[in-house]
Amino acid sequence: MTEAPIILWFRQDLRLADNPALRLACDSGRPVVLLYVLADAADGRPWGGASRWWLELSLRALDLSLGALGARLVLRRGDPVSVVEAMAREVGATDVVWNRVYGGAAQARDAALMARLTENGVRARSCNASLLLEPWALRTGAGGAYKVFTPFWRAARAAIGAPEVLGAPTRIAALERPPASDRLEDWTLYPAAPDWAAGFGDWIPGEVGARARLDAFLQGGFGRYAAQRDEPGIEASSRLSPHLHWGEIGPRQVWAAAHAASAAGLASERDLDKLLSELGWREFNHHLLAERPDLKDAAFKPAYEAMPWRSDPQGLAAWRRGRTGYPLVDAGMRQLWTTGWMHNRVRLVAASFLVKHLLIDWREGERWFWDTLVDADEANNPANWQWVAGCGADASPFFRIFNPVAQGERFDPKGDYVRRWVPELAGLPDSLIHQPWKGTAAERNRAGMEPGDYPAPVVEHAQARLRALDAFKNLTPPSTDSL
DNA sequence: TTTTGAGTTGTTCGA
DNA sequence: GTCGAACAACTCAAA
Repeated sequence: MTEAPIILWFRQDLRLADNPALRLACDSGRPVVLLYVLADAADGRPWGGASRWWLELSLRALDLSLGALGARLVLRRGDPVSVVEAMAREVGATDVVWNRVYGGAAQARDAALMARLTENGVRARSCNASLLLEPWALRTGAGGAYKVFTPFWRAARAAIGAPEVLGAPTRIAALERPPASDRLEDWTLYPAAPDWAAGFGDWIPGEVGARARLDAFLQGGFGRYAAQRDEPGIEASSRLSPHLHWGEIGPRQVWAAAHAASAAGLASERDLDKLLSELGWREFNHHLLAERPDLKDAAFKPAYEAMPWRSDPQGLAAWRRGRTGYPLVDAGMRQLWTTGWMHNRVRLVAASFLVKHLLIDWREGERWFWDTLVDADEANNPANWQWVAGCGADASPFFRIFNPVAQGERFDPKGDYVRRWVPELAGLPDSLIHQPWKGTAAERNRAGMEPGDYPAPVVEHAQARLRALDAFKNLTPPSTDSL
């Protein structure tokens, strides 16, 4: 007769280190059933294509790490509440533990599961593995949620202190006869034909890859982070976003490692502050999502719902395919399509272009990013789109319209980034790389370009800018006290 | 309750 | 070429 097992329900916490729910399960001394549930479409927002690709590889990596400890992952598919409940019954578990997912539908679902398990006499507990603070932990003096980043982050830094980091378990007691598992291949998360993920190869999904990525960053880009993280042609950003999203590494680990690296002289105080504030934006976005579970659907500032967005299928298609005629925008959109990721600075320019130059609803862009980004996140993606569109919390003023040429010349001065992702422009001189339409036929010819290689701009910048200013200005009702 | 200072990432124009 | 101001008002957070 074996002891009753405890179920660990893996979610967006696909790691062994600093995993409080896993630690709870292992410390119980009882056999652990390690469960992952692929939710069906009825449960919240279905994963996008790039996310599914990542998930398959991350689950493989997790299973491998667990295997080294003599355990294995059990895969099931369906409505998570029913699946977890059924599993508890199947193995006779008296305990279920998990790390919380902080999303729109997830919280209600967790509450439902907890109630159901409790009814069945099963003890259910959840932990926080993915955020430095609970998203509802901080309140303003008036008791509301923060809507401006700076005061939020000031309060957050004071509350965070020095977060504790848990080590990985050294052993996991397995059940003698673990429950049956789905075969990962049968989930067909990975694209078969065509394999559009062929260019995703730089990523190493999983905890080992996440740790390697963090270490490489701390040794390399960290010391240039504040100065150069805005330059897409240079490797100075951390590229941790997908690893953090899937919980292959947690923010507490990044926090601690960054402080240690900074103390060891690998980066300045400024670099450290900048990196921490990026973690801060991640916290802030989750704080906003907790406040507005419908963040991906509804403008944070309701006045923006009156915006007369244009219907422009051709413009949208050109944007998605990276054929707007603006090299920096196109380079970004192609990097996204090819690698599942886009540099942060270029995301701003590309998103601004869709919303301001094309006047297309930010939700269209949010959906495209959701499908194509390996770091597509329920909090970060909509919050950042809303910020760019002007309808978000603490958003940029509407008259701040990025000039894709000026941004290119400022942040990609030598055109390295554009040349990498828009190779048909590679032969152009630096002076034309961000505005190829200014080149003469002879110059294009000298650059090895054929007519039609690269499209003319879909909109003219100055005109589009004025159109956007006009449209956004009309959103704010005219003041009533003027004669 | 009222007041006050401030607010991630920009662009353009004119001196 | 460089610099400062204008761009529009509004809302937030704390005193």
